[in-house]
Amino acid sequence: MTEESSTKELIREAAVDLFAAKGFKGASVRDIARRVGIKESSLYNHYKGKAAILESILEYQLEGINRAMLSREEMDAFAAGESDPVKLWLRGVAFYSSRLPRLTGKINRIIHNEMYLDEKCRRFFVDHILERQIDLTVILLGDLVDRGMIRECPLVQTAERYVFMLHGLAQISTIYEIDLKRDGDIQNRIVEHMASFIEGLT
Amino acid sequence: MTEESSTKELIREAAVDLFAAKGFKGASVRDIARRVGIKESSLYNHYKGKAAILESILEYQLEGINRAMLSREEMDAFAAGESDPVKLWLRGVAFYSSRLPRLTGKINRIIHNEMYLDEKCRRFFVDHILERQIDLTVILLGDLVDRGMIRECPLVQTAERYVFMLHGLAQISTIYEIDLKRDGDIQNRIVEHMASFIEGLT
DNA sequence: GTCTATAATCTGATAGAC
DNA sequence: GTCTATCAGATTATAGAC
Repeated sequence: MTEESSTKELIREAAVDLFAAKGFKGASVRDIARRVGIKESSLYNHYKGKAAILESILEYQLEGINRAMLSREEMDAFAAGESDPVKLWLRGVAFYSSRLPRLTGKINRIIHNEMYLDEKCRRFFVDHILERQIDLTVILLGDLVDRGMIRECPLVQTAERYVFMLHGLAQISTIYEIDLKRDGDIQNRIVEHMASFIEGLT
Repeated sequence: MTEESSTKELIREAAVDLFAAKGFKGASVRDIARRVGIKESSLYNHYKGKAAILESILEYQLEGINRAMLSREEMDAFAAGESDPVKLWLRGVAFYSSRLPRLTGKINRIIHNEMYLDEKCRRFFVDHILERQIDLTVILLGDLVDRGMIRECPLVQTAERYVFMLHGLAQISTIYEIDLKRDGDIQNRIVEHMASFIEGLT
């Protein structure tokens, strides 16, 4: 249940690496098979074709996100002992992030990469990343308002602005990850941006 | 000077369309040549290869951005007759946008698309889009503060948040452009977000 | 500057033996 | 489920006639 490590699993993992690094078009079935240590023809015993591997990756990602999602009870329990909205927010984000599978970041990069070219990736991005994050943020901000921890504000617009900000930060984070240079303290900057965003709502 | 329409120009224009629609890898030299109405081999009389076409597109984009840029004098003249920071901001954005070449949006999409795969596109995005927009926004916000039109705030952090927000909005704008469905009033939403962002700084 | 012809390579995918 | 062998087509790019 934790980590199968079957050939099918290994293929998917290799494909995640290669799709993220070279793009869906740029990574060939040969590349993927070579990395797994099998021949191309063997790969077709596990997946119908190249497109099917990408679909499998998307399904895997959806499961991972769904499993990491905090339940209503968990969220309430989380909020119980904390009176500082900024600390509460940051702790919540850190906890959620820690529950995401290892490959989540790389797969998000693939989705982001193919979003404009592949309809399934585009759908996934809109439905399971963008809108879901906005919906969740609306709920969380609403809770903070109800608890009197931040002032009233237009929830949807504020949530959109927050999610877009995070999205931009994630993007440059990925870019600095690729080039390594001038990475500086990008992770700290993300946290600072999140903190000052919530701070600005108090 | 205005629009050459030479074969070289036509090739670049066709390439912009195809790279934006199918990606750099997905659009073949054959595709580009066919759209122009010449044979592939003829294309190599104008560009050294496929990569050279993309480079030419980036150079074209850089020129367009540089030409559209408002000078210090233009910015001051713009600010002279307006006392409402929101109106001033929106008018400035609209004016700058109106000076951008026709292909700018499509080329930005290409850059965004290849950003993670191609180093030149990644460099262009960081240097000429992201950092430039942030630098400009810092200046503009600083001006507004100096004029007493908005309150003091951490300029860089605020500018980053603004640029990232716009970036996210541009992204979903592109997505809705592709799928057409549920486009709604995305352009209005962008303007609303810009307005409420500046409004929140007063 | 355009064309025809062609090279050399890579692509995703299949057939069939073991 | 793995392998060898192979296919049919697309890819970028070049050579050389006009």
